[in-house]
Amino acid sequence: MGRRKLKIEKLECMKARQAKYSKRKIGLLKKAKELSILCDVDLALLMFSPTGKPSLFVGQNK
Amino acid sequence: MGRRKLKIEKLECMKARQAKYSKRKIGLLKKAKELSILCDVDLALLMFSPTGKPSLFVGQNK
DNA sequence: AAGCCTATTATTAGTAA
DNA sequence: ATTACTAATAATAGGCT
Repeated sequence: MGRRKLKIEKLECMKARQAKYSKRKIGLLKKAKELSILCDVDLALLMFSPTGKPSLFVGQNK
Repeated sequence: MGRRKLKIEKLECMKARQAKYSKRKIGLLKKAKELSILCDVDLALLMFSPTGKPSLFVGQNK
């Protein structure tokens, strides 16, 4: 999706990696949350930004 | 996306939860893999199906 | 580095097998 | 539970700020 098709391979420019991460992280966290709610399942997602900052989502289903 | 907009709330029918999970799990795992490759980041995703079957993705970045 | 825009591609809701 | 179809919504690439 987007103006052009993007090849899934490591972005060589560090600035580009950081910018891409900040955009896609939002989408991934949203999708994880939606799945855990819709299907009422346990789910954990942990990731680190290119600069090492962590993001965590844990679906809280009992 | 899809024929109609779906409200993000727990699906009451167990069969529907299982069917929805089997579809969205694929998309979520794909997105997680793409992010880890594009941005060369460490990432872990663990989830359990409505019947308890686990799925795991770990981005192998050094 | 985070946020708006929008053309374009990607995901998926509903359905059937 | 998984696969295929496909109309329709959602995510996002590239650009600008």
